[in-house]
Amino acid sequence: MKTKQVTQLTGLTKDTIRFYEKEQLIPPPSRDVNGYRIYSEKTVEQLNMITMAKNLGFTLKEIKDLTQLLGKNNLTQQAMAAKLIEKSKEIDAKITELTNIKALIDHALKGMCEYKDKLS
Amino acid sequence: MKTKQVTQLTGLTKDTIRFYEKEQLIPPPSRDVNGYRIYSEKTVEQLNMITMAKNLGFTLKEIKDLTQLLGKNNLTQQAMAAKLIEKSKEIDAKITELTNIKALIDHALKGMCEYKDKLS
DNA sequence: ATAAACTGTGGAGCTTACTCTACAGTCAAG
DNA sequence: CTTGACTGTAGAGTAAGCTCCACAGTTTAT
Repeated sequence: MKTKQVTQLTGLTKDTIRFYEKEQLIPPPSRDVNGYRIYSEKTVEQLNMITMAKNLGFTLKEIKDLTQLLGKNNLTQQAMAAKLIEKSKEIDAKITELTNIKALIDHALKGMCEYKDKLS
Repeated sequence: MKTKQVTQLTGLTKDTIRFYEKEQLIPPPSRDVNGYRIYSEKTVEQLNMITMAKNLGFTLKEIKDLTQLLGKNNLTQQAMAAKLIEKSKEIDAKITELTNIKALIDHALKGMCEYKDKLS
C-alpha cells in the first residue's frame, strides 16, 4: 500500500512516517516503478507499536533499540537476554508507578459524591 | 531547605528545578532574607512525582494540569470528576499497553535457553 | 580575609521529535 | 490535456524540555 493509506491506518502524517524511515525505526519500504513507497502491513503494525511505545514514555531511540533486539539475533544470547530482562523490569516499574498514580486519582475521586455514578 | 539539598534529594539539577518553578509545576518557594530559595519537603515530594510522571510519558503540561486538579477545588465537582475519570482511564490503557509490550518481551525471553537462569 | 562553594538572574543554546516549505514529477478524472 | 490529489527530495523551522553561560552577591571553611 502507498503512503496515504498508511497515514489513514496509523494516524501519523507522511512527514512523521518518512522521519521514522530516516531514523531507521522502520525498514526502508520497497518502491514502485515510479519511485513511490510501497508499505507492507507489517510496517503498519510496527508504526502502531511505535505510537503505543511513545505514549508510554519510551524515546524513539529506546524503541529503535528494543525492536532491533526483538527482531534480530546479531547479539549473543546472553547479551540479548540481559537487555530484555532489563527492559522487562523497567516496564514492571512503570506499571507499579502508574498503579500508584491511579490510586491517587481514584482516591481523590472517592472523596467526591458523584464518584459512584460516573465510574463506568 | 535550600536548592542544593533539593538537587540531592531529587536527582534534578538546579536549572531543572528553576525551570519547573518558572513553568509553575511547583509553587514559588519562599525566600530567605538573602533571597535564597527555601523549599518545603512537600515540594520535594512534588518534584519526585513530576519525575515519575515524566517517566510514564506524561508531558509537563499534563502533569501541571493533573496536579492542579488534585490540589485545588476551583472547578465544579462534576468537571473535576470528569477529568479525573478520564485520566484514570488513560492510565488503565497505559497499563494494558505496557502489559502487552512486556508479554512480547517475556515471550522472546522464553524462547531463549538462559531464560530460567537469569530471571530474578 | 580570601578562596571555594552556593545562590541569584537573564538569556542563549541544545536535543528530540516532529512539522512545514519549496519545488518537481505522477496519476486519475472530467 | 489540464486540474487536483498524491508522491518525491532536501532542508528549514518549531515546540518541549531542559542545559549552559556570564556575571554578581553570599556564605563557609581555612
